[in-house]
Amino acid sequence: MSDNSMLDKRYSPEDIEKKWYDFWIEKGYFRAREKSDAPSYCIVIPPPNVTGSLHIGHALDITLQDIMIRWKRMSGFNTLWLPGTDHAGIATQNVVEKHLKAKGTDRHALGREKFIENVWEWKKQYGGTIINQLKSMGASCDWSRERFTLDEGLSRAVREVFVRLYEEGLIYRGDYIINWCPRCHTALSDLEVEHEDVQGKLYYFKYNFVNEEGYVTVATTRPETYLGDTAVAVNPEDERYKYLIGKTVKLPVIQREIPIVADEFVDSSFGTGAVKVTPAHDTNDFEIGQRHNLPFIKIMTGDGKMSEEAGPYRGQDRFECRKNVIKDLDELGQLEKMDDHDMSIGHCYRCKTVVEPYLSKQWFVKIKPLADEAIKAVKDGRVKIVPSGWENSYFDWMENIKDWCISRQIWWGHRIPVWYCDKCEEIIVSRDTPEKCKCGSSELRQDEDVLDTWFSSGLWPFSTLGWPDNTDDLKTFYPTSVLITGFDILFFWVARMIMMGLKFMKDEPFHHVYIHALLRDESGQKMSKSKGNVVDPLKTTAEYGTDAFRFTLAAYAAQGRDIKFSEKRVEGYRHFINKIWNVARFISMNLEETGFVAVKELYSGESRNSVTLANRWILSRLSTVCAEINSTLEEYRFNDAANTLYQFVWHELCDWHVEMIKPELYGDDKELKIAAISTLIHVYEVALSLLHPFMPFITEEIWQTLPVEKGVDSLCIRKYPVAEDGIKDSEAENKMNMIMDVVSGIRSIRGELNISPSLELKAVIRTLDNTESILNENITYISKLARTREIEIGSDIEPPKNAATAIKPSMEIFVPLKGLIDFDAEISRLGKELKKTESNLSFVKRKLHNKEFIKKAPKAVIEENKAKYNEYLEKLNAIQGNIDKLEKLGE
RNA sequence: GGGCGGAUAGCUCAGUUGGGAGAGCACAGCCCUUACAAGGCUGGGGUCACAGGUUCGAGCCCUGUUCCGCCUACCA
Repeated sequence: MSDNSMLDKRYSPEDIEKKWYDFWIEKGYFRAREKSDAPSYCIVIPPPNVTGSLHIGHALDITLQDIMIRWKRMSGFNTLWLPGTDHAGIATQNVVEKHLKAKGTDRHALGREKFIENVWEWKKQYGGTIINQLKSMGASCDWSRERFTLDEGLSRAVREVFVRLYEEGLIYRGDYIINWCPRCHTALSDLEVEHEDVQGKLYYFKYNFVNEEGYVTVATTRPETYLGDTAVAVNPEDERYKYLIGKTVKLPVIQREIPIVADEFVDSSFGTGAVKVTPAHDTNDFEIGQRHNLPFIKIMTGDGKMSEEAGPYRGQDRFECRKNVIKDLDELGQLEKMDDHDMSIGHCYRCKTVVEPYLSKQWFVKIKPLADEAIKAVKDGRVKIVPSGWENSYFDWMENIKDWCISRQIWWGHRIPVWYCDKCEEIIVSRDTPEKCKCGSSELRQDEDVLDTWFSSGLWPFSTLGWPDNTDDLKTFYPTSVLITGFDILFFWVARMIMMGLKFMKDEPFHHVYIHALLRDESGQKMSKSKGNVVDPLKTTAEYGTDAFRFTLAAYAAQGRDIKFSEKRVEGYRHFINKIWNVARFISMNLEETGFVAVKELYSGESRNSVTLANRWILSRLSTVCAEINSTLEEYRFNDAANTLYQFVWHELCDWHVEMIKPELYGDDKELKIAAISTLIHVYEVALSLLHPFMPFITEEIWQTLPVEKGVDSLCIRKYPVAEDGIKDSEAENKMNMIMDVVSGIRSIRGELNISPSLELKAVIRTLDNTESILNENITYISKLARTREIEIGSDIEPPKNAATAIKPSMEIFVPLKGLIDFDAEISRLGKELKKTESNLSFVKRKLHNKEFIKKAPKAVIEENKAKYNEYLEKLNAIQGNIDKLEKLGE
């Protein structure tokens, strides 16, 4: 047979991927229907940052979501995968600011309006990047519904939510200590602070009493804050310090006099048991300050420099000031000592600057009432988190949640819908921009701040569907089906969506949350640009093809914590892609003049006789695989699904089935030929369909060339295969297992005794029970796969004298090797086998002799062991017999 | 401080109701057998981290220990 396939020898993804993606889009196959009789299936995409570009984490997210969406679409659901991007307030503003800096200007020079125009420009220019990259991954999103968190519609949702929460008293404004990033010049929520453990120092300062001898020693990790101290606190129960309460001490250098107060918060066992209190620069001190009516002195400005209140240190950077304070107090003899001290320091999650606890006026969401509902929803199973281990973290965080600081002192984002009247101090919170105050004044100032980015993304599952209007989309697709994301944004985003969805839709935003692992580099390190260990998905797909990359990610997606990503594995799955490709070539080479029929016809009437064992077997296996893929996907076991398909296609379909039908294809029996090729095409077509959600491009490319009755013009809308009744054929599977035993037995002898593959062997098989006829019926398979020229089969056959042997449960296989055999090699080979069998036997024997086992183990297990015992025993005897014979011959 | 996860073949990892452990890669041997050398066949390789316990039986369940990783927290 010549290489007359119309397909190239190797699969090259480049042009093919774009071709089919454009085709799907043009046909509108990814578009959801607003109304449909079909059940809905909806996923909202975790919106990537609009200025971002695709990293490997997105790639995993996208792949898993696309697998689910394509699977459900093929399974007949009205599917919606809703795409979009996030304005990503601080992140985007930082990017644009960096850009401005390079141009020698900054946002303050531009002014607010101009700056925002600049960001929109930036968005226009780069916002499409990530979207195009998602498309290149094959994402089957409904692009007609693409949204952006700063869209008009979504902005309306944001204002609606803000106003409603305010009206219910769940949003308030006040002066509190918040996390402040001196570089980004904004407040951060607790979540936006990353803690890092460092080896720091604990400094002990002596504060002298006023008007009497003596001092009290306080300890601090941030010496510069002493400039803002307005008290020293001790625990009221602390016997050592009772006498101090009510006394006054004087701060070194700046000479401020401050009282010593009693507060139960103080832990007597830590440090000296006396605490310096800096109400404007520490969360706890803030509360102590409130309880004792202490002054709040802000010694720092928003950019991390010392303020006017810092006396001689004013204008100094906070860390420079720290050094100077230590030096000065040491010189004055007020530094008693310094100890090493382990502590954790908070950094801004966007720019990594050390954050400062900072007193300022901010907006907050009173979160407890929302959190309570969100806890209930998970507890009673309305929202199911997969894997369920994450529920603990979720509850832990939710139960200890603190009010959410939602105002940010940046410009890019949803501006807070609050206006202040300069005349009468009225505060107006409104959905629309008000023109006048109640007092008649039109001099209204809108709040300068914008909302936390996560405030708008928290509304994503319903704001994107048209809320606050009661749209068809909302009715059809809310609650959505599943949310797929990494655990890094479980609190940031997932928890807040659950709270907001329950609050405003009175219904959970999604039934399932599937949390996948995070991708790390080969050595387990977090991927980061600064480490230079980032795997660029675009480079990977360019080199190996998108399908291979997607399949790798799916195969990696076991339900663990992290994934060590290795390009080698992608390479391995590219081989798999190529294997699949070559089946297509094989088919096209064999199809020529034979033609083919639908498999259903083969199974009906007389044609059934043309269905040989190999064909019945693969159809049976296929039906099992169909069932498995559907059930593993239902349970989000992507890796199991991927492995099952890999195993089936490569090792069952290619290694066994294709090899077995070759004699049928190359023979003269036309009926057999048609049956073989028809079955192969059928199985292959179904396999491609099963694989399509994982590797959409190559499967579509090949599927289009298959000459089967299709009914539809794209694989992406073909019905997803399910296990059909009546195809499962355990008789065929049992027979096939025997054939496989014979073949692998002979191959094993050949391999281990180093007999050339080109040498055709003679085999003698002594059978048990009914196996004789089964083997005889299928003798062509054996001779083809084991490369034998002559096979003798019988139940009462006399074993040849000098032969290599393989013992299987229902037969003994002999390969006479007159003139070829290396007796020692065969004896040692059998010796190994003997040893293995001996240890197996003694294990089972011990079990069966154990009275407790017989008494307590389930019957089925006992029977199983008894059967094994017999099997091992027979095998042992057979092997021993053969060894004896060979030894005799060798003498 | 609290919580969670991991420790299984040389490497990366599966192992879903407890019944003597699997894959991929790597390695070794033989083969360009007419879909595929990005391939085929064969093979070697594991006290399932350690110590106890429950059980007739433990990689799996319980307790403790060690090492790694992550999340979380207001001990100045």
